[in-house]
Amino acid sequence: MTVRTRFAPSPTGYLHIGGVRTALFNWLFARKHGGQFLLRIDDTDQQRNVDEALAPILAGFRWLGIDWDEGPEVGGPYGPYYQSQRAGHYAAEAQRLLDAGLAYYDYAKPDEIQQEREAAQAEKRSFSYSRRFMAESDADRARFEAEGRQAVVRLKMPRDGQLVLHDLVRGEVRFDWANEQDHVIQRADGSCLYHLASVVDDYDFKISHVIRAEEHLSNTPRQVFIAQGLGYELPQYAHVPYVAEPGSKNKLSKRKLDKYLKNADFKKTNDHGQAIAERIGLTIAADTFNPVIVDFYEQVGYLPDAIVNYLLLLGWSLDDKTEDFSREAMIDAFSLERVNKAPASFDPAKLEAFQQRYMDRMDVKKKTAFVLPYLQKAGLVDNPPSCDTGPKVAAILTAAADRIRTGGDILDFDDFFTADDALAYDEKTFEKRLRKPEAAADLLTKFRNVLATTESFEPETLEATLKQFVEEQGIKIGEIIHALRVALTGKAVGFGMFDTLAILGRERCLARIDRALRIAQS
RNA sequence: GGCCCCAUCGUCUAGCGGUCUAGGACACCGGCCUUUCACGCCGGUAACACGGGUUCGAGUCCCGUUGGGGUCACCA
Repeated sequence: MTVRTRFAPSPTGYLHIGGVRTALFNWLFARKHGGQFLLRIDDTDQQRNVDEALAPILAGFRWLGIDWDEGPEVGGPYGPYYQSQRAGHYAAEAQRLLDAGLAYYDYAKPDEIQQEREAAQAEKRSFSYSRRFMAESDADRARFEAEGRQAVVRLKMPRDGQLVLHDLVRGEVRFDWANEQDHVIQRADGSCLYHLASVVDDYDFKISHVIRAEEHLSNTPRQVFIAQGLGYELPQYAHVPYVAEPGSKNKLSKRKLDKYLKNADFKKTNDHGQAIAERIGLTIAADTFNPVIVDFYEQVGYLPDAIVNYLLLLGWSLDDKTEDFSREAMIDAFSLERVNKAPASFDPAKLEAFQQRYMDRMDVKKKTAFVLPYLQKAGLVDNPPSCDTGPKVAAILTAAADRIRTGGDILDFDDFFTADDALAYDEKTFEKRLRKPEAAADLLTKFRNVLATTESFEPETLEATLKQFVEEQGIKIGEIIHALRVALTGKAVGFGMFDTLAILGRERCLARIDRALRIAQS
């Protein structure tokens, strides 16, 4: 049997990090077994701009390297893969259920059902519809319709017996049929609902394994009922845990941003991203640009491999030590048996740790290309860049090393790209390192003159030069170096001083020192 | 509330009856290194929810309690 899995996004306009994790498990399982992974679009809820709402989702999957064999944009032998285009087929299948006596026309009004439901709840018993508006004959139908009622189609669920489900991650799960509801599968206007559509599609698309989040576990019985009623062969089910909020077991939701922002790690990741977005002129509303949404990471400059590797470990593990997985390795190692049962909290801090690891492995050439667009979007370098930009960025990247953890972090070193007379100083640092220490200005002036005449301007010789200067002056290195840093970069922190000097070059160093000195003394 | 699921450090997890005075990773806290920051190195705090069984022996099996979660739509 060919393994075929699917992920079924509804076009909401963004790709949720928890959804991706579930999609990843589907993708891995299919790849592992040489099968197919497909995307099916759950748009039975007629929406206006499906294409527009779908684009970011497809883009997210592409960015992450989760490719689909069949579905939107790639087609496939069992299409269309949009539920909205398959309505007629669902209606036909609903009719088959009706014909088989497994579904019925129901003329109850919504509030009449609701009353029964509330009564059951008040009596602390499980709800079971009385079926008092069930039409069992044409005469019944005519009578109800004469009352001005409209019919929906409901499932006629068994009222006794048990369903024993063999779930690939949960094992044996039992449900009493009597607890299941007579769910509506078709509206009065003929349109069909999700559960029917989903089951029909899984069958039509020859899905062998339904791997989905555990919130679907409790609606599996009704889907099994539909599938069996229609004579379908059942897929294998695997209900994987959902991704939970940082520090809690609640399901991660994009609607509770305010709450997540109270989590220090989440806030840190978010603030970092927002700052970068602002600098590159990205204007996206907070509800679609935050760490719950995949696009956030792409914009901020995370690496897809880092995210996928992190997500892999949210609910799955190979053993007690392996954390690092290339795509090939994860495809090779993945199995449903090792998927955890309990929900896993999303931890932005750990994601960042993976990001840092993957970033460290990227060579300078790739990193330069990766980082360049951020400088361009921030208006710090031209587009296309001038020919000296590449080497300069590469030099900064090398010097900054692991200080640059996401693509956007290059902007922490914006001072290398601003004009000498436009350099902004961190006021507190300027005060503390340059204005306040009595000897600072004098030392800086002296060292400026040394720099003006030193023969070589390479990091190694500059280091020797400074060390010699320190010795001659009988001072500690800290007395000059902090003042020098704020004069050259405007900042309190940065990478090695000698790299800083060398990258800036003699001319710009002198110009910046002179300017800082002027300002300090004015 | 009914039904269902789940339960090891703050977090992700290893553990499938003895090798567990419970291992790893992230985070956190010390220290070292150091021109700042970061990295790195060394060290540390920190968990089997509780109660009964079963067994020579239980984190591991069973039952219960508690706690957490999911789901009960003419949403997907």
